Amino acid sequence: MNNKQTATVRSKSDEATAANRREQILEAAVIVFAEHGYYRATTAQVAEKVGISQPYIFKLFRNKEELFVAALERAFERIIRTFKAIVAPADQLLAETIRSYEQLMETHPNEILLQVQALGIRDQPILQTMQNGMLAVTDLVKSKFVDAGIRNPEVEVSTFMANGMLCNIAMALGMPDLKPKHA
Amino acid sequence: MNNKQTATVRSKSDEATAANRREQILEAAVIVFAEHGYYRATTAQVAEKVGISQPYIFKLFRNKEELFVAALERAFERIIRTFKAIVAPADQLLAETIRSYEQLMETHPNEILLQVQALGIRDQPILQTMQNGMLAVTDLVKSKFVDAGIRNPEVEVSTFMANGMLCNIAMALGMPDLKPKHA
DNA sequence: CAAGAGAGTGATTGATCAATAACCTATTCC
DNA sequence: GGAATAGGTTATTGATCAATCACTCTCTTG
Repeated sequence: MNNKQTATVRSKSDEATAANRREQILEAAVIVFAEHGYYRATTAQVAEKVGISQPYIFKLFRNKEELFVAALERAFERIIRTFKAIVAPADQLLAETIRSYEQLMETHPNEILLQVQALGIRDQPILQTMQNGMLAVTDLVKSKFVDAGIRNPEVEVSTFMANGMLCNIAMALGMPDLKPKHA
Repeated sequence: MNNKQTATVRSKSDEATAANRREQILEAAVIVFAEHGYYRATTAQVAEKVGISQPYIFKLFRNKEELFVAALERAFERIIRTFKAIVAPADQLLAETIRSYEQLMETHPNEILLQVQALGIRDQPILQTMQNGMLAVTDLVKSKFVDAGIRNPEVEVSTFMANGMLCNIAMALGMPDLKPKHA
């Protein structure tokens, strides 16, 4: 058995397929863009992190902008997935949502920083991705709050988003004291 | 009288002194940096707005980074000045502070956008300026709340900052619906 | 085994920009 | 009148980078 390989055992996820390379590039892109921002990050830095040549990135992504958009979408997808997975009684839903987000910030800080980086970008496709992402998150949380029968869902969602943003900014600026204080 | 001038009457503020030029450049820099971000904005764009040559900027500012820092400091100074000027009874202080900030966002949107642009920048002097600015604003508002005898000043300030940030982001992303909803 | 597809690279290019160098022009004032 | 001084300009340079081009290498398969 397993006679296709001689020395190394190669699992599906480290086979050098275009699809796997795309994933690796995206993962590296999140880190590099989060660290340096869209305009200062270079495709060469992303390539180096993956261990491929810089031009190869352009075989899998049309251009730098598309790479950034794909990375940003990946970040929003994780947030959406995380919030969708929350199950909690009405009186604990808000606390549980906050806890989930705090955990996400610990496990995937670069995806959060990527969004902070994207806040200032005026490039239309990137701006559109940000708007779609923010709207999707807001709507999802709101529907969860509504379904749970929480009073004033609009206000609660807004407050949640505001505190989340302050949290993001506190992290981006390295100012832990700026983090939201709860009563 | 006024025999120093023949045709045009030149007031002190449009005399071509280095100090006046510095001010004009700073004003243009706020706009250009707010619109395009630190890395994408060019010194040539700033120069064009002022109506001077690009190299002349470097006679008045050591480099691009120093220009950005000066523009950012100017933005924070206005916020501080605005908040310092507020006088209101305890039961109206929060509402009045919010109103002041909303007005500032209307009169000087570019100074707010500049700060959003600065959120992602990792350059040490710029980051330091952001940290100092955010801390100064937070401390000032807190001392106002404390002096007015507001309960839970820490929490109130934090909530105010969070909503302010959400407001900034709503503007930056062109998403008016994202603006904070108050109960 | 030839032909093609898939994965990947090295070399280069064309733009873009911050920053410098060298120079210009008017005014002041000894 | 000549020498600072202040306020500017033109031309240039040296880096940096996204993106393209022209290849190579290695399977697979009819």
